[in-house]
Amino acid sequence: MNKHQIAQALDVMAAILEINGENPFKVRAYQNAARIVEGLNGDIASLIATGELREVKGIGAQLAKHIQELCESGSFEEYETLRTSLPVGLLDLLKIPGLGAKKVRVLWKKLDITTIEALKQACIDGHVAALERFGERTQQKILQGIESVKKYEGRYLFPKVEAQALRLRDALKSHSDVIRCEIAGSLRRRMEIVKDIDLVASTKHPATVADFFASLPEADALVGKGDTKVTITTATGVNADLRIVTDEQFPYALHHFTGSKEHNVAMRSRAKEHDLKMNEYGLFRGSDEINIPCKDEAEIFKVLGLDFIPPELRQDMGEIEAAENHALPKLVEEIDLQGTLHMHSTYSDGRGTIEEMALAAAALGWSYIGITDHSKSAGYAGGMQLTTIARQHAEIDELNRKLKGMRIFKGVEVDILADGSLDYDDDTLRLFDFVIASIHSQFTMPEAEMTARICKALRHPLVDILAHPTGRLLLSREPYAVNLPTVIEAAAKHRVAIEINGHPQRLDLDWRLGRLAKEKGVKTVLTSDAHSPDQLMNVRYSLNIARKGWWEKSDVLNCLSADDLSAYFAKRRL
DNA sequence: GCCGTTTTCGGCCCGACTGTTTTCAGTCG
Repeated sequence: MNKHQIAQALDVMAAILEINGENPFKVRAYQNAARIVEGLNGDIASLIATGELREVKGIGAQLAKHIQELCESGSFEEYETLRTSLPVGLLDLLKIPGLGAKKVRVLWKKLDITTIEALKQACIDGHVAALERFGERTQQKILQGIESVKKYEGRYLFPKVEAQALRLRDALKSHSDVIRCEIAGSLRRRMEIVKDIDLVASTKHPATVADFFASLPEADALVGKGDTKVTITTATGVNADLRIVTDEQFPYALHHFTGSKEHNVAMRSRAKEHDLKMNEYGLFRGSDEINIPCKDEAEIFKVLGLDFIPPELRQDMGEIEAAENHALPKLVEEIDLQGTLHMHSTYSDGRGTIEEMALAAAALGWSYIGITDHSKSAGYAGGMQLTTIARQHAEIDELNRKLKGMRIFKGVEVDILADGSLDYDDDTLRLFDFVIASIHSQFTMPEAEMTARICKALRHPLVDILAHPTGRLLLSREPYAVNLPTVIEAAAKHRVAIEINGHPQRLDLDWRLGRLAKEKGVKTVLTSDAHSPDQLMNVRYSLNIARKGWWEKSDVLNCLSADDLSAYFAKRRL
């Protein structure tokens, strides 16, 4: 089993234990382990072999043993026993909002319900409402929950939700009773996929603000409303939570609702070590709970002896330790970007001419672009034949003479063929200023074969950048099987940069691999993979992921000036 | 199941909201 599969098994294990009414801390230990395994750098098998896995905080003797067995044989005894004791489909019930382990167990034991379909029928027949501690309202809520699970699956790409969240935030900010209002939650942490919108507002008139939020035209339905929390379903189907606090409480609430949950748990443990209690309303000392006043998040961190941790890094993946040691990275910023590479024009499957792409980039304040149309085998995308390349380069030369303050690099996105060779011969590749290599066919190879295929391409002396290294399309296509640590190792050895593709469905390289790549000395490029001028903005999403991956300005090729980048490419050809 | 400079047992983050029941369990983040 690979890391992802092991993490999934541990999560399933946690769910089973929960339904069986096990010790909640044991459940958490498994959930925690799943998250840790998912975020491990390096090859899991070798981490087990060297005993390093056992050294990781949160992985004790028992879990290390289970993980080893999962890795080697795909299962472990306790897991098999428990899993087979539970009906298939029961765990799906946990996906329904409002249903947790306890209720699922009751439904199973009392009504023998083991699938979502059966649950739906039981609700319609009124059996669920008859159960102790369930009632009519719960039954209705379950039915609604089933519909929403089916309709939306409850996960959304970042851009779709971000736009909605900004509208809600701006509406709240425009209200005269709102003092401060910010987007919190996974959106603020710039996660690639988000489940809902979290907003925090401060005011002296909570009831007024709550009513205002619930009555916004964006609010399709009111899910819940209390003194300090309002939940609406927006027209796009995304739920939005508003938390209302006093202005004194705002920094603590903003931090709390920004999360991540794991970061918060770690922060509160740290507060406890300092004899403090931390919650969304403050940071309290002593038995009489005297609040330590903080005017913003930075002061909260300071009280706990930490540097300010940017929201993107709040994943409990080493940021607290780094903040303590003043070792946080100075994250790359939008203003650092001088240009971008990887985009398509009408010479392959892009909808904009090269000039239109260049002018759009100039409007964004950039001083260069790299045009990278597809290579000849990419028939699906109008890949360039040799005669086309000559025409394209003549046009770029002409534009470079004509356009002031904008340089166009001649690039190509060359297909990595099934055997790891490239789709143009070396003489053709040398016609370009730089070469991006990527996979667009034959996705279903075994992992070892795919990894070897990509590593062979990385060894090619004319390859400068590897694009979308896993080929994933978020919420629609799984990544192809590839051993990324091995690919990163090879990229480091051959000094090939790895792109962070800013297409909202790709965001590939994943931020979870960022630190590993960076530590190995691999550079990255923040790209849009734009197929039209307006898509150049996608670089913003690439930047989000770069920041989440701890990348700094000096790690990012398109933070170089046009001249320095030109020199960088030229030097690689020597 | 994990962890530990008050250490090998006894903790493990904390609070709001909902629905049900009438004092609180369950869920969620």
